[in-house]
Amino acid sequence: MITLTFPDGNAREYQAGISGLEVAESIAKSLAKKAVAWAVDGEVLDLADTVDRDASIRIVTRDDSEALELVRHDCAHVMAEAVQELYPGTQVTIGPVIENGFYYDFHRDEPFSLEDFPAIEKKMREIIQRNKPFTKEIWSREETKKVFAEKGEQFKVELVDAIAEDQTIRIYKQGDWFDLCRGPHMTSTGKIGDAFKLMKVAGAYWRGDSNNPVLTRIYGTAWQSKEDLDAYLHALEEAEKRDHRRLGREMDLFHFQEEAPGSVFWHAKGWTLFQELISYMRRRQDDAGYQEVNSPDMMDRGLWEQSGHWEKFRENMFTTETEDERTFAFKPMNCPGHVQIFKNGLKSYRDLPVKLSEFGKVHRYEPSGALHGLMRVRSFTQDDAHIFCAEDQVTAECVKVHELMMSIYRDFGFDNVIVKYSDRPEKRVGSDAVWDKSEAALQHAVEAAGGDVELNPGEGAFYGPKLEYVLRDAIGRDWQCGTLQVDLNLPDRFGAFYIGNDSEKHTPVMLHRAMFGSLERFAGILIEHYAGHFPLWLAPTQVVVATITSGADDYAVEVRDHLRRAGMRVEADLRNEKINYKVREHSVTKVPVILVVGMREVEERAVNIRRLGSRDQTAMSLDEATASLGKEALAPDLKRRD
RNA sequence: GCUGCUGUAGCUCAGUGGUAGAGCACUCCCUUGGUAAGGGAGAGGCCGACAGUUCAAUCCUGUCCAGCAGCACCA
Repeated sequence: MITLTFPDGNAREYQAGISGLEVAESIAKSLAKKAVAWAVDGEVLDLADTVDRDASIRIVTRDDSEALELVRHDCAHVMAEAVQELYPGTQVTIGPVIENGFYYDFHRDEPFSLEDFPAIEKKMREIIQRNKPFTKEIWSREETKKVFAEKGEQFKVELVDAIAEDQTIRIYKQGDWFDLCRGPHMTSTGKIGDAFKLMKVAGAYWRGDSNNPVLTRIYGTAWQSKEDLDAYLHALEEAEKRDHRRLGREMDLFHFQEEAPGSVFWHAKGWTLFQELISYMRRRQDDAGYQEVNSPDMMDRGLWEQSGHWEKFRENMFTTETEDERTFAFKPMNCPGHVQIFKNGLKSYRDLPVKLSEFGKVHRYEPSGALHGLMRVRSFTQDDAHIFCAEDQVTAECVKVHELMMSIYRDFGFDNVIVKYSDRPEKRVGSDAVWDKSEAALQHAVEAAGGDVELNPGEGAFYGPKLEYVLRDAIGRDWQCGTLQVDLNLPDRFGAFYIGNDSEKHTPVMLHRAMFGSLERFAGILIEHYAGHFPLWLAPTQVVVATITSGADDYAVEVRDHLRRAGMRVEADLRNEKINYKVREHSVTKVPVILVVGMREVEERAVNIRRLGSRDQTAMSLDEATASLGKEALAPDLKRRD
């Protein structure tokens, strides 16, 4: 006999080998009817699966949160069946559940297109209607391979080979159709419901390797209810409205054009935002003891050979030949330049740590398919810095950087930053001993700083391990912004040293760090994060003074100039348009504050304040408004100084 | 870079084997109006680039460029 404990704490004895269905039946007929799976010690299993040990269990019904993943997975199987029924000869490969849905990769000579979706969806509904039970069978390795080989499913045969020796081969059937699958599944296709939709097709490499054949991937979304599906589709539409590429155009911040793929044409308004970010970061870094420098944009090939970039990073670099037949490369990173500055003049241990910062513009030849608005460009500005320190200072310096980093993100309202730790990649410079040291140092710093860190094995820079600070865009894509890297390699390659208190030469450790990362990317993230509704200190145009009649023109100009003298970015809108029109237009372009002035305000030397996103009107004297808006327009770090 | 899709006015998008249309924006006129579009008139396009097919190409075919989605890449 075994003891099964239920979620409410009650326990009951059962025969060993009892199935989920039997347990459900023992509780209530109605529960057995609703059950689609069960969870044993937190692991979701088929309802038909049995258990032969004491465990805490839970019967999962279709509407439980655990069932969402099952709905999606089942839906993927149904889609695969639908596709094979409609397009004979199509091979199936893998079909996992992902955030918000699922996909399935197919191999077929003719790729699928969006036009195929209605037919596939119709067939899926048909299969769901058939309501065939999902049943699991355990097959032998040889049998499985033979069956799939006979069906012409080469990819499945390969998958069987990839399954570890000690794993059983599980086959899930739904009617006549079956698939190699780890499970679990619900009890029948009918449980899926109709809250699903096929979303897009795309190519994807077999096993994620660009040397392998390209498969056609169909993405779908699936939910437990129609309401959830609609809510999701609506959220997608809303996210589209926050897309920084769209807002960039609507708000006149920047544009791109064919002649400069991956390079930004910053308009005056966007550049204001950009400069505001730099000013902020400059103050924060000054406060933290950094010294700002500037290094050349182009340097001789020899220097890049010495740094290792020529060998490890060549294909990403822009180069240029000159008349005297020298090859120069545009810097893809600032570090080599900063090492030159560190090396220039003798450094003592008393000088350490030396913290050199630069708002350096770097150029990288990114693959064309990777380019994406401001998020992934070929020339961008980094808030880069390199900290040269002694080995025993590494941990403390890393902790300082981490804390500064988090404090900066908080100023922009990012409270949940994902931090990833990446260790040595395959393509790297330096000995394993040096890597051991670097990785240990960074790990110590992570532990000292606290906080959650995800592991990202093999993803480090070619010269050192790194921490990545990841922010999420409106569409749910993650982008690395900040980074902190420990580097024992480059200083050595360049022969940088300092004189220790033992009068000997020592190689410094170099910490690479960027907090915004790329100013372009960070600006893009901010546009989406705020949906264009910038806080006052970042808004390109902070205030528009809008007149109701031309009789107020002179006063409006006076108000504008008054606020400008107080340090704000203000425009006056004196056009011959109705106030409705002006309010609408400046709301659409997301100006945070509109000051409406008519004859009443002229007489009282007042303004009428209207905030973006609100219909309220607040009357105030010009002096009061100037004082309060001026205060509000201060950057967060300056507010803290008051 | 790979797979698929897209490229027509500043923006969003119709459209046809015989060199093009709408709405918004823009310009001008009327209107001086109190918080998200007042009325009227007008101007605006080498139909992404280059080849090919054709009597004739924005439309068909090919190559290239750029963009979009995904994959791969991302110091």
